[in-house]
Amino acid sequence: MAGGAFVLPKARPKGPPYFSRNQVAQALHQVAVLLELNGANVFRVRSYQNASRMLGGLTQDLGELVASGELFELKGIGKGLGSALSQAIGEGRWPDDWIALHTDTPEGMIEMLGIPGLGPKRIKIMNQELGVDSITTLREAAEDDSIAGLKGFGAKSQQRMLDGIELLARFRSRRRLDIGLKYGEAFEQRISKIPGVQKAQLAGSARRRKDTIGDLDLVVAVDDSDKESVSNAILQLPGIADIKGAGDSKISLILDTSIFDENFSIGHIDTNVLDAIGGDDYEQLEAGGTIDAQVRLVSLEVFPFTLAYFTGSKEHNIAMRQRAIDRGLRLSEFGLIPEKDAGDLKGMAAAKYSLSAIDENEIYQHLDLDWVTPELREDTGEILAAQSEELPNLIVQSDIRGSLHNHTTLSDGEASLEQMADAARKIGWNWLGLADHSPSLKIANGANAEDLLAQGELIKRYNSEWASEGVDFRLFHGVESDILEGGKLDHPDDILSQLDYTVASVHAMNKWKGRDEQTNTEELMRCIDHPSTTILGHPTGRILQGRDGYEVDMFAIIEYMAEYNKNGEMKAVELNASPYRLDLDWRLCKFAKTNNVPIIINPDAHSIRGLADIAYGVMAARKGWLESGDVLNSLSGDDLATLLK
DNA sequence: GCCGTTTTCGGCCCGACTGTTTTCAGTCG
Repeated sequence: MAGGAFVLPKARPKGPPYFSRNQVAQALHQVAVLLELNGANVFRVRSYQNASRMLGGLTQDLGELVASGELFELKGIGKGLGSALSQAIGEGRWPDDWIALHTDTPEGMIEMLGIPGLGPKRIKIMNQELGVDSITTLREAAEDDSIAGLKGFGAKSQQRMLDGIELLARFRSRRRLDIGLKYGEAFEQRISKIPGVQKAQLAGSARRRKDTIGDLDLVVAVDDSDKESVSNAILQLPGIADIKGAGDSKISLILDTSIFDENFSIGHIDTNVLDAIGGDDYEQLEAGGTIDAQVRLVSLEVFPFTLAYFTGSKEHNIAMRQRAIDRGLRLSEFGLIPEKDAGDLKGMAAAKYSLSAIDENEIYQHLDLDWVTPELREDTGEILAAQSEELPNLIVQSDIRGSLHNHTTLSDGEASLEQMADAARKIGWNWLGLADHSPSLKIANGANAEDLLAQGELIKRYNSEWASEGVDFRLFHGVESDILEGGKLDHPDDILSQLDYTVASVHAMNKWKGRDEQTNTEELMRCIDHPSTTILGHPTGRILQGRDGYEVDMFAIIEYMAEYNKNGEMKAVELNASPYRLDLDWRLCKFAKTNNVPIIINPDAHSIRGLADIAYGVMAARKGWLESGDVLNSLSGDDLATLLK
């Protein structure tokens, strides 16, 4: 939780419900972490984590669930959590022991969890024995050699903590998807070329296309006889900054930018946004920096099992394992082994009894499931869907026929209208929407009404030219209007009504981040009420690894937009495809879909190259269960024109 | 703290690696 303080969310002034879904999920997550640090039973901790995750993805109204008592029927909510949450949501008071955990646990102990190799147990011991309660006091204790003397600790772990503190200071723990994928693909290619390597494939959160990547997982198939030479060759590859560990089957590394053949550069984002998140510092961190990588060496027969296992997620794997157990099988990274054959054998020793599978598909078949595409493996309903042949037919990039939020030189874009249109045609799109910034956003050279309308005339001229030439391409004319005080838009109504559409976005982040969730949510609703508002742009304003978004109840916003759509007035939510944003979050896409709120994937391109960011938007959309029919991007120019009228 | 159609008590996914040990605990994924 970048930048977020570790405090219990404050109750809304009016209630019930006094807390939103997000706030409850956040509180449960924090209590789980604090319980861990206080030495609580690991299964108790897990039930808090499970409840947090389950409630965070819930689609029903939490206030109603509490009022009706249905809260207690949810899987993972029992007597204890049920009554704690009923009190919190119904009366606006968190349980006393949750409050005590927050007041009594030093903030520094939570930060210490970020140090690699250091977990809650040893943090607690150091706290009790040495009074260590922050990264600063930990460094002092390590430097005067008092940690090495503790029982169960030694000189090596003391040094590792010092290294870890150094690492934490220099680099962030996660990398954006685009950067992680670049590292991952470069690493995969280099390993594939090593003699003796039969297969090498990127797994982990990169393969699941999460918006940020913690570390890279590479699964490599190799004969036992080649294991040693391949392992040695991997350790000699360029781009390895450090070797954290190297066993028979697992190599743990830190990669840096020398893994790339060419100069490594990161994508572009608006200058005004970059300034707000630390400018040069952010760019340096992202363009330099390192990423952790784990390599697993296995035989070809075991490869599909290892690939599936390390593609994860943890929650998906747990559910898969449980499904195997229900069928008298034991699933691990080495195979799918009948319990009666496995006996006491563990790991590779039991692998020879495994059911065979030439690929992941056959593993899923053994468990009576359709193959689940990696993006969906988050245990958010995919196993149930795979069981009943109801997995979605996910959108692919070739379904995209255009996008609606793009900039030109009229505001802060680098390319002219003509250049943008030309580029869109070249990548095979049938239409392109231009939505330059509005006047209030001075730093982005927001265009005034006169220039905006002149742009509209130009677009009309080009459109009629293309139509007469029989070219299946057209431009749509919109604006990215800043959302002003009270949810107002940034142009008079008579200007906005002359456009094809309006993307309404928040840019005054400082103001919005200084306010509570309820105020922000209501202000966004007032903006959605405006008849000209067609699309809600980058709905939370987050910058991945840069800044959190402002607080807003997106579930409520989507439900509010759903009402308009039900009544025949189209209100769409943007999935901003910039890898800096990926906002709407993938977790909310399915919620928008089930509420029949259309989604538009927008690259927010500020240059020709920026259009290519659509790829990351499609990845996020797939992760969010979206099919081509759920997004406006798949419409023909004619159908979109009809819809916008 | 949650859960249950062989269960209201005794389980809760499973294995590798590291550093500390002389058989194991902590951490990670």
